[in-house]
Amino acid sequence: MSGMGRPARISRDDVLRASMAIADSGGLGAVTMQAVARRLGVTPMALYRHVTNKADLLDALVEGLLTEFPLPAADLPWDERLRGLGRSIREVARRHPSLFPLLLQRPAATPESRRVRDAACAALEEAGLGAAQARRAERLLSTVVLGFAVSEAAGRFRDHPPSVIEEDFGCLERVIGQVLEGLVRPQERRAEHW
Amino acid sequence: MSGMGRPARISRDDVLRASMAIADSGGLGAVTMQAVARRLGVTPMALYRHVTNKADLLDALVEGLLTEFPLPAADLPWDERLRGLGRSIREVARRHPSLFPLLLQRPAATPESRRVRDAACAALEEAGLGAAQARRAERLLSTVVLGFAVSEAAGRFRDHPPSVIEEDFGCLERVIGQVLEGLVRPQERRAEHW
DNA sequence: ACCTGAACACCGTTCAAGT
DNA sequence: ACCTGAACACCGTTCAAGT
Repeated sequence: MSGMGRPARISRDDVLRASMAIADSGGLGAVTMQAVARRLGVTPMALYRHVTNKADLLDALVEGLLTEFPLPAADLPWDERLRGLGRSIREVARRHPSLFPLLLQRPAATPESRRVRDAACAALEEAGLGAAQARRAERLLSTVVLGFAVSEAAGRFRDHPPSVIEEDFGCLERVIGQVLEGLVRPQERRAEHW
Repeated sequence: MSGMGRPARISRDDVLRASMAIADSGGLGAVTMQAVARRLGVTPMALYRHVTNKADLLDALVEGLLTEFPLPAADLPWDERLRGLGRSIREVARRHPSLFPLLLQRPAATPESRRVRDAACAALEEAGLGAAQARRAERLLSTVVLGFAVSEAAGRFRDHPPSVIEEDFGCLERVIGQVLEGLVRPQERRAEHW
């Protein structure tokens, strides 16, 4: 397809992996074109062949967070699938605490985020919600889970022992479970408000 | 108290106000020591007399967000006070969309954040929760409200018309109201899980 | 096609000097 | 006490040049 020229010494994937490692160990501020280049043994200008600029680099990094975990097995009951999704996302936040907060500041309409969103919507529809109801529930649910994971990863709860925060999350899971149950069972009068 | 020397041309408050205006109109990236100085008609080095460095400047700015709204009147019923708090915070997010996301990434233990937190805890205790229960409920509630406000301010919902997002928030308010009601009324069996 | 060298406009921050 | 000028080490990014 393409005339070959000189063989590439680094790939776009190398650039992304090096940037991710720097972000994880040194924080977002340490992700610098020069730092990434140094780690790859190359000059900063070489990066621009594989990445259009720094904003593009960060975009790719943040999007990649959403492909780091597998979607829950489709044969699990819907409530377990939702729980699994929430826990996976929380683990990603712990693994990449400096990048993760950016996830809450991006449009929820990229291909990668759609993949996760559709999995959640499918589970919610299987629970008995209509399509529009499911999409609304997914927006609120993802906001809650991302908000908690960002808070935790960024250290907003740093004054509390981990066991307390763990129990906070358990609490959140139970409350969400109850709310969804109430939505699904028709005999509960509250469902009509949605 | 202090030997007077030369009269000051700018104050710390001038620096903060100028920085806030720049952040609101040009985004976080536009907040630069040189940009702030230019707006004040002074050289960048003059700022360091009133602010220890740029991190300190941003800290002060973010903390200031929490003093921009009045706490709800103490004679209102507890549920209206919580609702008022949530709406005030959401308005702050709209006013300062580029600074607001930083709020979710900071320890919730500064004097300014304590002021808001204590108001929420007081309302929750008045609702009938014990002290520890109230603090946990406040952590979760603030996470949910901040998460929603950040999402909104940062444009995560930009693909949906404002009316849909408005109804999302109304939905959130109702669900929270129902959960708190369930917690408070002893005859509901769910309360024991908390 | 891929990488480098040199260059540019910008950062934050310091230090000694002026008033 | 407050501000400035000059300076330093660092940014992101471009462009022409090498292989």
